[in-house]
Amino acid sequence: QTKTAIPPACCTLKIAGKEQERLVSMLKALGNPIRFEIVKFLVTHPGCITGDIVEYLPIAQATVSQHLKVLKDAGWISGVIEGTATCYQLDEKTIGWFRSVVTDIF
Amino acid sequence: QTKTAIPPACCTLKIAGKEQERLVSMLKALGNPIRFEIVKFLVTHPGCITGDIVEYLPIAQATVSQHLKVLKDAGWISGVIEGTATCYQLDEKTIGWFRSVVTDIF
DNA sequence: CTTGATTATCGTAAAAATACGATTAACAAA
DNA sequence: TTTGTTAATCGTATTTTTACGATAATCAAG
Repeated sequence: QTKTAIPPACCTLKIAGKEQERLVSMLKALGNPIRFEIVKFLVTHPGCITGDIVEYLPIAQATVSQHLKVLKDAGWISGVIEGTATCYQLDEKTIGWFRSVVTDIF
Repeated sequence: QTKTAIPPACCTLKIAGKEQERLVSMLKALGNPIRFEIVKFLVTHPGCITGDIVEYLPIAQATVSQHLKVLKDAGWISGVIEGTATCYQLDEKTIGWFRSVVTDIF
């Protein structure tokens, strides 16, 4: 008998190995409500310091610091030490990579 | 003194409320190595049954079933019961939504 | 009806993530 | 040097996630 035609998939997800690992870790990092808010905040407040983010969010300083570390490790943001403070900003290069990969495989 | 010019952000992340919640939940669901593999598998094996995925992955049937539930709840996939089996496939509509949102805000 | 096949769910253990207060470290200012 | 500011890290409690075996539910086949 003839099989029903299989429709082409709506995305390729053509990715593997280290690139896939990196993408999954970025997805995981951003897949948290608090961290998503932090990244959003950095869009409108580039170069702000940790204290600004702590002030903005309803969670303790230690917790914010932990989330910042997760985002930094995943490559979403980078921090520049300025005296006793740390200024955070979006990591444009990594975000550009994310955008290009996602538009490629989806 | 004059401030250094602030460069425009590399993305807008213009999203909020329920849409943001939905996106974050999709990111979280896909931000897991096993679940990413399942979605990749469904690209090349549309309509396959749970058992095929269990066979493909190095984890127990109960665990696969749990991951399938997470992906289904997040909207990545949908399942059609066929006799005693369940056929899974990518949810094209939701994935299309994901693609359009991501390309909009990044 | 009985048997076999398939998959979801239950119960639970182990691991990871999330959160907080307290402390430490690093630097600036007095 | 002492004091104050800022943020990372430590230790730890709680919650969530991940994983598994066992069981239950559903359906097809005999």
